[in-house]
Amino acid sequence: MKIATFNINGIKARLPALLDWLDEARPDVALLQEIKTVDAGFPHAPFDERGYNVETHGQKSFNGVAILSKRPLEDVTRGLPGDEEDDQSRWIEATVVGKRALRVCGLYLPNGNPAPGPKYDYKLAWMARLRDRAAELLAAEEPALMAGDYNVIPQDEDASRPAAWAEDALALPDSRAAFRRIVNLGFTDAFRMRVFGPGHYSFWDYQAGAWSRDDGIRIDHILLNPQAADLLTDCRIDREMRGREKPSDHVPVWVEIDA
DNA sequence: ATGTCGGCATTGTGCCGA
Repeated sequence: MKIATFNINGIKARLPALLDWLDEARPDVALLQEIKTVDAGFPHAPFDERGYNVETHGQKSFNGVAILSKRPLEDVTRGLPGDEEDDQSRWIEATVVGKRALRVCGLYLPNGNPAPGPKYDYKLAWMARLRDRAAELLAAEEPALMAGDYNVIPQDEDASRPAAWAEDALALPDSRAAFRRIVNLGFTDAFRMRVFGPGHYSFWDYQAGAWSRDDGIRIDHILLNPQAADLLTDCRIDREMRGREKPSDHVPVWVEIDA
């Protein structure tokens, strides 16, 4: 089963590029971030035609996450637990019924800039809630993954120019520590199970010719609990998507899971 | 070199968020 994460930066602007990618990459499940629309504004027909079930958790203008799945989705829940006051749409999860059940969580972690400040406080608080949910997914001892735009550069090797990000909310020590605390519960960064070393990115800014200079960062991650990690057979980044017409600033990252 | 997008409120363009 092929499961991908893709921050599309607006479903309306990205529909042609997204459909082309779906037709070529043919993921069984696609976890989308930054759909930037309310649920009613998310198109269904083009996905129905391709055999995808659609579940969304949108909001007006900003954020918003969705799951596309060729297999049935069960027990869909929306919103990261732990704060009734949080009205930002950044989390959706569902159980995908395949050879065996797999719990998939799609997330759009807060950017956190400028740091320090209230946005950075919100990022760290959100990550603490994410850790709590991650601990529950471990305790369940069933295959589960959390995939999305984490807005965290885990290590210097995950940035083309690490010094340029040193003071940024994506790379500050507290951000990295919060990410590590989640991984250290017992999760596996799927990409780093397959590929080592620098030069592998999932985001290139629209500004300053970042793509043409390959000035990228790796911030889109797929974390696997042990039961899912045992089933991992592949993980890759669809880098070439960044060079297409009207691209997102992120590219898809995907895993192949024997489930 | 504060350099580009997407969405929104709004009809020409500036703001926000990234």
